[in-house]
Amino acid sequence: MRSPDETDLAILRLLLEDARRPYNDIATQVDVSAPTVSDRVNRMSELDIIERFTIDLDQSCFTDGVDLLIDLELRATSVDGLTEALVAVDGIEHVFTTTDARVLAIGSLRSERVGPALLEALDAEQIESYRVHLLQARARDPSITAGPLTLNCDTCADTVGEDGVTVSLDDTLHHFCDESCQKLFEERNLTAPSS
Amino acid sequence: MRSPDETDLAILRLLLEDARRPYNDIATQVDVSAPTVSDRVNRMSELDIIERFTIDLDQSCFTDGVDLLIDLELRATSVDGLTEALVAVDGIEHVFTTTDARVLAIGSLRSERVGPALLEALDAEQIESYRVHLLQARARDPSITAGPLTLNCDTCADTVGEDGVTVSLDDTLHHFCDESCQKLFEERNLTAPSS
DNA sequence: ATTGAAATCGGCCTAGC
DNA sequence: GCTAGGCCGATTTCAAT
Repeated sequence: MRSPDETDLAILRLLLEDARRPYNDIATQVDVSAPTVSDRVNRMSELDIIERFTIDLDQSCFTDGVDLLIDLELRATSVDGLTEALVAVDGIEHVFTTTDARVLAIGSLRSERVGPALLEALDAEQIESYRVHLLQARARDPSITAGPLTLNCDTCADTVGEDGVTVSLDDTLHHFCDESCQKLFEERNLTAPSS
Repeated sequence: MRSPDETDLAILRLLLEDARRPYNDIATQVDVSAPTVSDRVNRMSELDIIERFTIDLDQSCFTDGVDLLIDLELRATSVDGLTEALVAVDGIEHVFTTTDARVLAIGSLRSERVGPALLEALDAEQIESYRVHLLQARARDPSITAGPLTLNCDTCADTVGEDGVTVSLDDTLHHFCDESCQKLFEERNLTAPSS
């Protein structure tokens, strides 16, 4: 199977800017035909390089609160699922967890809601301390770096080389370093493999 | 002019999940006609509530580096434009600046590139200190909070009420608390107003 | 209802065996 | 020389307005 290439990167850049651009326009700019663009976009969707088509919103329209940065230090308990639990809190938009048990949450909340919000998602004894900062500015740029586009093994998260295995399970393509990683993945996911 | 309402919020939620969903599907779910959905989406685009149609990518495919959190403390110099300068650095995806002169940058870089990257965007004397943390997990959820959808004054950033002014300048709609804010905006933006 | 875009299908070409 | 996979052109289907 062909690996993603420069043409794919160019398509992604154009879609990032405007996902409604007609395939014909993209086709002209990257110098292939419209059906080819379609094929490649589909393939990248299956490969989960493209996670979804979506919209960027002006977040400032949706809050009566103020942008905050919550800086949490945790006791050395389990951190699994904590990132997800926090981001599910209404108003929290980003959560970053570091390897040294710090958690940063960014979102728009009224400040009196911060404490209750944290307790919604966490056990009180997990929290060593937290500090709240006011945000002055934020910027986001999901740009594509110059580097190569790689696929990552669904089991061990390493980069999959040319000799990797790609199989189709439950409607998305999964890729693995080798058969042993594939085996592991299939064992962990109880649904019977389709191939 | 009609203010955005619950129907608009419902449309946005659906588009967030899948911006390629046909207007017909959306129309059924929010109980209006497809042309109405079209009109509302267009209006929200003009109002810049919808900033753009785009794609979400699996960032892990685009880096040979590792996810880092760079925690910068600045000397109390001017912070203007600094957020933008940092986010323009290749590999940096998010930048958050707090009111107490801390700057958090998140991105994928090889660690030996962190120092040079910062010096690309900042003057050395602006940096008080910085620490680099390894990221273990990250999550994002650009969800729409239950609260009201508000428009913000392009001059003073306050919420624009029912009595606000909305005018069309250079292809997007701008809204203002009142005529004085509109005047200020027009003076600052040298292009002649179209109305 | 009209217009235009996207998915589809069949044939072609190329690369790898 | 044969096969598999990618690419393209024409057509059909479907969505947007």
